Amino acid sequence: MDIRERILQAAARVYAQHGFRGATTRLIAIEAGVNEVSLFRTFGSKAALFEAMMQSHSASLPVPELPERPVDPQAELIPWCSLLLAHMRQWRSIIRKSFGELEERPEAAVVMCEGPNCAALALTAYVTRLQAAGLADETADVSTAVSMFISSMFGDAVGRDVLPPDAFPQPVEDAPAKYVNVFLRAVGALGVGDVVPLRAAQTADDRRAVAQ
Amino acid sequence: MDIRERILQAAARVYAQHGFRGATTRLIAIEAGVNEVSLFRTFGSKAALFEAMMQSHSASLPVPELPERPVDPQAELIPWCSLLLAHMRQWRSIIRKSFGELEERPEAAVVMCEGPNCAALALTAYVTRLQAAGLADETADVSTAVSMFISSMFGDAVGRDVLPPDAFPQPVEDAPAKYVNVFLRAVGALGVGDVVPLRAAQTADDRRAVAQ
DNA sequence: GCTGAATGCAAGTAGTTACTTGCTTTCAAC
DNA sequence: GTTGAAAGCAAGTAACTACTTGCATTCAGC
Repeated sequence: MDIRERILQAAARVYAQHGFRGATTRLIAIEAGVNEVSLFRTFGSKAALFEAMMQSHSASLPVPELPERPVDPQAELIPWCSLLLAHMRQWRSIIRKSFGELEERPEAAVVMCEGPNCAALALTAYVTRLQAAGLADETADVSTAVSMFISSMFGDAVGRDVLPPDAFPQPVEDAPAKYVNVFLRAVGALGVGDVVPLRAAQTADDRRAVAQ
Repeated sequence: MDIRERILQAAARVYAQHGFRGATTRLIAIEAGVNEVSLFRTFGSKAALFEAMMQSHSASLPVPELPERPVDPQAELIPWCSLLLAHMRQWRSIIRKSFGELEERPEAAVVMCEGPNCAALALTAYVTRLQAAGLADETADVSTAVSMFISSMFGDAVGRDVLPPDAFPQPVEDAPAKYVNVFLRAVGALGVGDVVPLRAAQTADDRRAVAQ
């Protein structure tokens, strides 16, 4: 790995831990295992380094896909939700810092929104397909329900490891299933009185993300 | 207002704008209109000042109340939701900063959670009363629905002014009604196919909070 | 009018920060 | 073996940080 990439990755790690002001060029250089001077020779300034870091990280957004022809909403959404949560949890530290510094460095907003926004579009389209197939209520406020669902995923991913446990009554492993079930009820895709089995869909990624 | 209170309020304003590291004692002193030395004479150190600030702000949590005997869930929840949003928006800047710095200064977590946690308890109890009165589905996952609702309020209050507008498809004035309606559907308090009129409940506080 | 506590002011300390300069080392390409 | 670009290293700069010291000013209570 070349020096530029090493510095970029080190910067991301240090930034996630300390934020912009706390991520000193000295710390980043040590973390990257390079000389501090090399950092300035490569990027010119700390601000330029962070701009490059944000751009390089916006490339990676592998949001999971939802089936074109929905059959079993629960079975299809729960794993999707698990993956989404795991994906968001990967970036939770960076997201928290960037969010707090959005007023000073607004360029982080686009990077931060890409993932959730993408997920929201996919989910909205999916529910529209559910409606077309007669599997969801046509009168439901899909846009609002999706927005609330994404907010909840965001909140869980970003808050669970730093907030007191009573802020998230659902245990991690049950959370995706519970979130999905509530969402499906909200869009009328789960009849009132339906048996709502708890399908825990915890992936290996999930466990790893939580454990770290 | 005595000097102690003036410094505390100035510290809160500067902290909301710049975060802990960015809130220099010099800036706080200027904002408070006092000498920097007086700051150290009053609080001893910057850390002690911020501890005092957090404690003094935890006192103010006037979460609105919900009726003991529910009659019209929509009519009762929408204004409650408006107030909750307005209350959270008041602290959005401070919340954003504290959230990003939770790993370094976890004592902010309790202060930050008190409001939402309190609201969650009130809402849960209210829905339980709805269920008892036959106004909500007994099989609904109330705890998860409430948790998702509070997350959504949190996300709206803290994100709307710094995220791109497409992150929040509902205009501010319609948001409380839409959120409440989706929530009520999720707990089976709004029959499928019910006419769901949009009751905008924008208070004066609300408008002021958004405008600022 | 005097005292004493609260506050302001000017100056200074020691540490940290981003960033620079000048020089040496490494090492692959020719 | 020589060259040249990339990297390391030691040292330094100027600005800023939290925090201190010593002294002058204000002003309410006696």
